[in-house]
Amino acid sequence: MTPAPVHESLSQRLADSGLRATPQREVVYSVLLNKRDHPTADEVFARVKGELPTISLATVYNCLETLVQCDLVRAVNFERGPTRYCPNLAPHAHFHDVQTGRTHDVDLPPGLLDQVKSVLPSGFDANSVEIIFRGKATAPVS
Amino acid sequence: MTPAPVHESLSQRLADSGLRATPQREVVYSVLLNKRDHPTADEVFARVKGELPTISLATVYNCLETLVQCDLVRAVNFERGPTRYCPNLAPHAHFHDVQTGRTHDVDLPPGLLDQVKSVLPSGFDANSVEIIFRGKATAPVS
DNA sequence: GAGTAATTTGGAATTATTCCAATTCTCTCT
DNA sequence: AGAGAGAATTGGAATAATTCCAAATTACTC
Repeated sequence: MTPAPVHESLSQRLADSGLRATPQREVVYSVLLNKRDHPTADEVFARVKGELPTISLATVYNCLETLVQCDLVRAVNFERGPTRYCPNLAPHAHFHDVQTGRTHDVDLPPGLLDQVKSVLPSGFDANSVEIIFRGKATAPVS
Repeated sequence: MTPAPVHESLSQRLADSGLRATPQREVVYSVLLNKRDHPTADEVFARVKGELPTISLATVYNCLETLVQCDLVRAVNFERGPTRYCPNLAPHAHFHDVQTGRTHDVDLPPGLLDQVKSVLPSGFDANSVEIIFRGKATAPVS
């Protein structure tokens, strides 16, 4: 059981893109991995300040953008409002609980995304599919 | 072949919600029906000014919000950027062409949305599903 | 035709994000 | 180790999208 070499994969990915592994990038990434509640940039900023009190909001935006570029993080947008960030790389949908405002990841059975893609008429070539549910979670979920 | 009594259904829906049919609301709605290219509030504003030169942007926002409340229009958000508005009431997905930036409606076979909903684990009760494709349209589409 | 409530309006305020120029950091080369 | 070059960070200003607000206008009821 390897202890999840977070920094390894991060610095690896960054290097692949010719970028540097900085403390700011590492902490931003670890904050996302640590609490997977789809935080906004502001929320990430607040959490990162615990470890790097002098980090700036601009840097948080820069780091998040970098992580998205490296495909380590997904930027999620539904409804007007700040962009939220999600470190879950597995194919999944989002369930937006209209009562609590919280967003939950929903794992998808393999093949579902391809199946959905197959409804596209010819002339449309999708390289990604995003699925967003809205409703309420009737049972308490993590 | 009835000539689509736009005002009828609009004032009907508004009345159902205890709201008034105003020229501003009618023109905003007709502008959406007229060119279904998912315009932003600013774009709607520009188009409406042709008919109502003194309308304000705040009113356009108000009218759009009202139409969304009455379920005559869907507000669409993917990626940071202004909200877009869609008068298509039939169940459909959106295809976002990353090259042109345009968004196309994609009709969905009946039952697909329910089928997608059926992957939700117990504890999640969705009353809407949104599907967004991203890619390029290989053939020119309206 | 007066009273009441809904709606519109313009401008100010807010929110989220991006831009920018100056500084700091890191890596490489010697 | 030190200089130089490029990358990254920083704070503050600027921008974009939207909302808020209070005053003016409009429409409906009696």
